Amino acid sequence: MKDERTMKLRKRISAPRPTDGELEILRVLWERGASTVREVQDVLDARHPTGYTTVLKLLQIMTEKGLVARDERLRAHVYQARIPREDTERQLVGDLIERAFAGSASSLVMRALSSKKTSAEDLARIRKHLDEIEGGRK
Amino acid sequence: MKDERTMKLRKRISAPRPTDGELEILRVLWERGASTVREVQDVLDARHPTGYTTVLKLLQIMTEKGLVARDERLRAHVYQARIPREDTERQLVGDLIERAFAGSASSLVMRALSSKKTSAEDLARIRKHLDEIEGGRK
DNA sequence: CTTGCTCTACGAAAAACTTCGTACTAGTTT
DNA sequence: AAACTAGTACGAAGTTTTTCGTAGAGCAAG
Repeated sequence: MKDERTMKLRKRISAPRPTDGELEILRVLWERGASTVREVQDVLDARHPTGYTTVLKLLQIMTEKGLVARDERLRAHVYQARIPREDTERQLVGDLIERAFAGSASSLVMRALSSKKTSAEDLARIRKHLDEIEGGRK
Repeated sequence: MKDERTMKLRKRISAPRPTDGELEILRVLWERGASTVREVQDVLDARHPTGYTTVLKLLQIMTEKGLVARDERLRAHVYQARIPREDTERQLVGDLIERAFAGSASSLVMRALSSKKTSAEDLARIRKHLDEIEGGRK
């Protein structure tokens, strides 16, 4: 019974998390930088069979949603992520913290550390990060 | 063009992550313990309007999927999560690490810490956790 | 016994995602 | 120019997820 305009607006304000397919494409764009459909498809297809028009369609939808920008000057349009990788990562992590960890970032962190064995270097890196956070706090 | 049996099997082997709706229900069951549809619905409805049959249907589907166990001895069936909270948390975090952080748990951890301001106590708790991990490693 | 309350079962609609086929366009090659 | 190649656009089908309406069963008063 909700006003349609309200819904669309809400979606634009707080972007819904990207879908699995969208995220896969975003990752390629973040790594490669601006790319054509063909280039994205090559990468994706190597990981698991993915048709050309499938990637094209998804990129078209993502353009509508504002997830990517399209440069149409060349015959083969060039796509580019419009949202920085860091922002999306924060969004996804924050979303999971809310949905599964009742808002507790530290719970998620501890679970993450117990879910994968982390190298000594990575642990050290995390410690350093903790120092920086606490340092800036005091 | 994939074999249907193969697909269903794959799904049963490596459980797909619970959907948003399923996770909401699981959280109630983890908190409250075994509950009736009505009890779950009361909790969910308080958070955001949720119809009774909506919850019922979801619980029925979750029973089929093996996410919950149903005790039919009483007239109002009693549902119970079949998967420990920790396992699901690990699954969700692990999945996100793969999908968004290219398998790097430490990347996710750092992003989590930068996405929400974490209290000093929580930071200390994380440090302690790191000590334990490294302690057990050496 | 009939009315009313609280359940379960089930179908089905609506939305979101994913995938693909077909049609069309514009250069390139022969 | 005709055939070939490599694109885009778009519709549509299949799947999954969410939501809800309706029917019917069991039981407890009145």
